[in-house]
Amino acid sequence: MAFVRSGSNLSQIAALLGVSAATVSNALSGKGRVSAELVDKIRATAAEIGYVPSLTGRALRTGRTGVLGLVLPDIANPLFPQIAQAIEFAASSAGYGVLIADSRGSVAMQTDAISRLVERDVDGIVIVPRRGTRITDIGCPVAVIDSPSTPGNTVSADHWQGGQAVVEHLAGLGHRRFLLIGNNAASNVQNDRIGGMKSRLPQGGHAEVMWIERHEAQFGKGGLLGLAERVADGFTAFCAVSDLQALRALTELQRAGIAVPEAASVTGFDDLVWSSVITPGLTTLRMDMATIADIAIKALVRVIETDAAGTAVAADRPSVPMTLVIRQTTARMAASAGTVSNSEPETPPEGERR
Amino acid sequence: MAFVRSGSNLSQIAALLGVSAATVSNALSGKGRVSAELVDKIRATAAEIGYVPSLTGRALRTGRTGVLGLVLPDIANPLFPQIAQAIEFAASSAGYGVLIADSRGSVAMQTDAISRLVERDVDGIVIVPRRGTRITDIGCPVAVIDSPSTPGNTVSADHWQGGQAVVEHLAGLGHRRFLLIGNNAASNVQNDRIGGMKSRLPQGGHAEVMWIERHEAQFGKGGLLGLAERVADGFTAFCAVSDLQALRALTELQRAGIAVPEAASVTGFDDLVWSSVITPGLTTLRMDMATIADIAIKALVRVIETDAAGTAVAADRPSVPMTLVIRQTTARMAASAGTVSNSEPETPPEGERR
DNA sequence: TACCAATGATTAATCGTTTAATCATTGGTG
DNA sequence: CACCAATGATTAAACGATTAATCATTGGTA
Repeated sequence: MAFVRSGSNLSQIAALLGVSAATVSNALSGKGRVSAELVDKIRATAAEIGYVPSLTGRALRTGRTGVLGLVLPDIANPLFPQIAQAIEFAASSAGYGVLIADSRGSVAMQTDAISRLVERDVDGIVIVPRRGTRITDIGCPVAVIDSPSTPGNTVSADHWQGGQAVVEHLAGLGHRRFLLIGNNAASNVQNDRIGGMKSRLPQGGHAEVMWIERHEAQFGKGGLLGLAERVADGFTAFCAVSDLQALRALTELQRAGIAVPEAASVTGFDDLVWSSVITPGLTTLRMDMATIADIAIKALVRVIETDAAGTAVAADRPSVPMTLVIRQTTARMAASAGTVSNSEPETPPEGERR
Repeated sequence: MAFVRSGSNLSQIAALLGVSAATVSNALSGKGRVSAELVDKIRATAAEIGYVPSLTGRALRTGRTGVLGLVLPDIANPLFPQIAQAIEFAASSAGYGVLIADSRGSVAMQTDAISRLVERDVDGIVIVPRRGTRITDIGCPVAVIDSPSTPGNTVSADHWQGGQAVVEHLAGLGHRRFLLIGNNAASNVQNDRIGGMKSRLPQGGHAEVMWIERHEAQFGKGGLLGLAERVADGFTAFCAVSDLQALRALTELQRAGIAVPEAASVTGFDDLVWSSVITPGLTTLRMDMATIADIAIKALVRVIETDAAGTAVAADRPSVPMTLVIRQTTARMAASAGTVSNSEPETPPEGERR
């Protein structure tokens, strides 16, 4: 239980056994030529005095710090915990530490954050880019987690497929009029999700997209989204690109006295922490962050450890499917709902985008 | 914009100017005796070739890595983003990097996480301990962010005062019967919050505590908390120790057709990201994480830079007040509500605990 | 003139590890 | 017997910065 940095080093072990430090190093790393018995003795004494190699010393010599940087668009993002946890786990399993850097939303700070990491000699960087930004060459290996449709993306969830799964689920429950709720139209992730949803509209289905930032720019921040009126218009399915927006929709509907899921269904994305504890429980899509992180880290480590000069990191599997988590906010459409006057079949289902 | 580690070092600058590396080091750090003009020249060339000191080299020599560790009870905690962001900002302002370590909830992993950090030679650690655990001496300076009532706490929000503010606010609105909703009774933070609430009950006020984990152990996870029945019992104020529980309460009440805030008021804690976007907006308490992080980092850095051997880090100001954010889930009690039969004044307000 | 202090710079050791180059010993082979 | 290869270990040079100790020069003072 003694965490204390024992101050022990190679030469100490060497002195104890009357051998050279180089031999100790070789023995422990299994690299040079050391007799089996000596290796055993060295291992034993190392364990005995609680030797822990100095990563700093090693870093200076090898030029590798064993540390990866993690840059997030905005740490305040509620998805951040999932990502950070998964990355930290994958990284430390691979023997790397994780240095965080917050870019606080702004592009300038993202640049700043990256250079802070590089100055600290990280061996590589995992970056979840700010929407709309493109990662330029930064002189060290970079794995990008964004969306499959982003150029330069290393690995990410299959947001498009997730969108498809949502609409398929709802269409199967009889829904025909969908309000797709996004936040910002510049986000690759959000566009993929919405694109996927649109691509699976059922026969005679109709979808409309509402971008919250655009809405708020017009009507002010934090107000109502006017969803009750949409229900009156015949919309029965409200599909948000994130659980945050889904929650906003759900509470707004509840407050307006519209029963969920009886009168309207609501879905989100990401399975954020609260989604399972609210009433009714939110139907949402979960990404397999553990797998994504694993792929990202593996790809990054491969590039690092093969000294590949180029900074483009590619993974064998660039996208990981999302899984639908069905809870209580989605249900078969009530016989009465949705069959309002204007049930025109004028909107053809959109074609597949890929 | 060139992030590339230029490979430049002290000797390179030295060679360029025909001086010794030591002089360059002295000039840049302002430590030895170097003539003003030479300092200028050295600074100029350093800037010109884009010299960035190798933190690794420096670390090896000085024994200080310039990196702090951040240990969180469970990264998945929705409060984590706020904490991490604030700590990262404060640390990087002080010239330190932040290495994260997730303890994934378990005590064993918390120990593990700490030793991983120590092995990486962090100069100090900021730890938000798992509830119920006590941080033992770990051989490097540690700042603990927990609650003022925790022994060994360095700095934290004044949860007790936050609790007081909640109840004062609600009492001012006429509420008398409070249901205090906690999650786990072993948490210092939660106990402080609840203690503060109890300490400010108005004349004739009544408070009851409900621990969710206990409730779920009995009735199963994820079910209803039976809040509608509590409303029938005359409770009008539902005060959760976290926005997560408040959200759970709010949606459960809404779903049961109980109007918030007309028929019941709900409050949370922490001002989590969704609290401002839900309908109605959640009244909650915000902690000033920026200040808390600043104090924690300053205290930690002071210990580190004075080489104080002892690992007990004390701050000048151990607790930071929380601020009440009033939104729409709290309102003056309806004339009809709460005046049910059993309005006995039998419960005396609890005394101050400190 | 001789001595001293202040100034400005250099030397060299050090932090702990890795690793190429070297050396010594041994047994085997032509 | 001489030569070679294999084996097991050592030496010494890095990596890049910091810093105590040292040295050289200058100007001032007794």
